[in-house]
Amino acid sequence: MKIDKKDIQRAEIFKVLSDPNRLQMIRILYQAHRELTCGEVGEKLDLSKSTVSYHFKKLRKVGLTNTRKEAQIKYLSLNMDTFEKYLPGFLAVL
Amino acid sequence: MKIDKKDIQRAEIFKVLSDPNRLQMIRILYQAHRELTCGEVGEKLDLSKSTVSYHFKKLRKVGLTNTRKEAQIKYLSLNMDTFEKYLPGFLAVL
DNA sequence: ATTATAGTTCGATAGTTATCGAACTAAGAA
DNA sequence: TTCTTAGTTCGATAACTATCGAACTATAAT
Repeated sequence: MKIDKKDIQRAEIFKVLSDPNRLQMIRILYQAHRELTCGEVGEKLDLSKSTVSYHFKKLRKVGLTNTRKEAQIKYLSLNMDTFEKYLPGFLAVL
Repeated sequence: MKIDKKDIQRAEIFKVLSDPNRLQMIRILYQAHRELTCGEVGEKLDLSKSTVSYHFKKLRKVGLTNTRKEAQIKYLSLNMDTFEKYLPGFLAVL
């Protein structure tokens, strides 16, 4: 049996979720009930800003987050559609 | 903020799910509606038996599967409790 | 006792990941 | 123009991953 293309995409999402820091970022965004800047999230996690940027890029790349840029500030939020499609019910138990 | 212990466990599960072959194994087990042997699953995936054994060990280790051994044959099945706890609704959209 | 079947473990390898600080870019403030 | 703020990109590094074949263990069959 050949590997399903859909499974590759799914696996990509799981790979992004397979890091404790990224999971925490997601929880922070989920509980904030508003957009947050990279800096705000990074501050809470005790990671260098380059590392935070690295993680945010990964989240963005698989469509788990949305980005809105205003001047030099970047606002992050969860992309609910992706969670609903691939992981319905997940955020509720996070 | 320190990393949550629960997130580490969660991340472990996602790491195991972040491989297309393992996702396919899960789907095969889910759709079979019965226990399957390592050989049966391995056959469908065109992987060496050592590789299949490696993957099954990982699935077992994080509690995603159950194992029942009868003579030299090992029967695999999904551990629904784990899916329900960490990924409710996931199997339904798989 | 030999052979066959089902699965595990080992060693090697090639590829990927998370992390940091340093250097960079972009935009606004003084 | 110079300075500050927010974030990105670039090495470098240490750790981990998936894969295979070969050698192994355990059980059953001849």
